[in-house]
Amino acid sequence: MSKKKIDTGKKGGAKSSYELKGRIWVSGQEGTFVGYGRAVLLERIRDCGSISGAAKSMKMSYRHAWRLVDSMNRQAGTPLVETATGGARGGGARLTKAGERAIENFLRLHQRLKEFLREEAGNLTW
Amino acid sequence: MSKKKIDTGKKGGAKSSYELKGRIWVSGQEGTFVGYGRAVLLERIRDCGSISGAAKSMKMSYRHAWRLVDSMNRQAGTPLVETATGGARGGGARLTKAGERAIENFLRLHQRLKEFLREEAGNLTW
DNA sequence: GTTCGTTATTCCTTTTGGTATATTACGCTC
DNA sequence: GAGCGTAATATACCAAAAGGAATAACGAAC
Repeated sequence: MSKKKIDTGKKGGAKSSYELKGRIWVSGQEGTFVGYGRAVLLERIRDCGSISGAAKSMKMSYRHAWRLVDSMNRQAGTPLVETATGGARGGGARLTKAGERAIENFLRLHQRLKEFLREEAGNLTW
Repeated sequence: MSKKKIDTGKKGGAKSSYELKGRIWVSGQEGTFVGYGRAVLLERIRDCGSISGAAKSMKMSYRHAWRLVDSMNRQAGTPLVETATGGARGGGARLTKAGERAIENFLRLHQRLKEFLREEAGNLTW
């Protein structure tokens, strides 16, 4: 065990091969309500106009994307995504006001986390 | 979909059924180096004097605990846990100075994260 | 040299989270 | 009403992570 000597400059305090990582999410009645992946998915839905397009653009299966949307809609008091089936282009999905707000709110939070991690990483003597 | 109306007091800004959660970890060459679970495991090893005792106290399989220790030792420049096989009480494990420091450093970080989450949750209008 | 508790390691099974695929429903356009 | 692209949903499959159990190695105490 521990045969390898890998790292250098561990006590300089400046450079280290370690990295401080983290994630945050808003949890609701059934676990995660909004997290980074879900926020990005909402953005893609807004831009693509459909769940399937959004999923494809993220290399995510439609099934998975649909479940995430369903989970968010069920947990939000008011749906974040409105869908239409059938119709001109087969249907589609678009964000509600609440959906727009969710993106905005979460991404701001996510930004703050990034700042937090950057600051704390700077203090690390590791 | 979204048949249920669950929440009340969503715009009061004070009370909400949502909760802001998060986790952080220090990542190394092979993914996670130290996270909360690993830090607690180190504490238990320090207190129990063995990996098996620590695992049992956390209702974790020995196999899993051993792998975590192995992963930490391999990624740290200097091992965090020293083990002995055979001997008076069958062997055991104890923390190195680096192991003690790892606990201390990470738990301080973890504490800061908790403060961060508390503050940010307070700002949530969600 | 036997006993004992722990480390170290292997094999098998279960769980879990995802993809892939297929089917049905839908509603506008033509 | 036929065709289309999408939503909605079920089933099957796959792979990584974890658990459980079993085994060997070890070394002090007796």
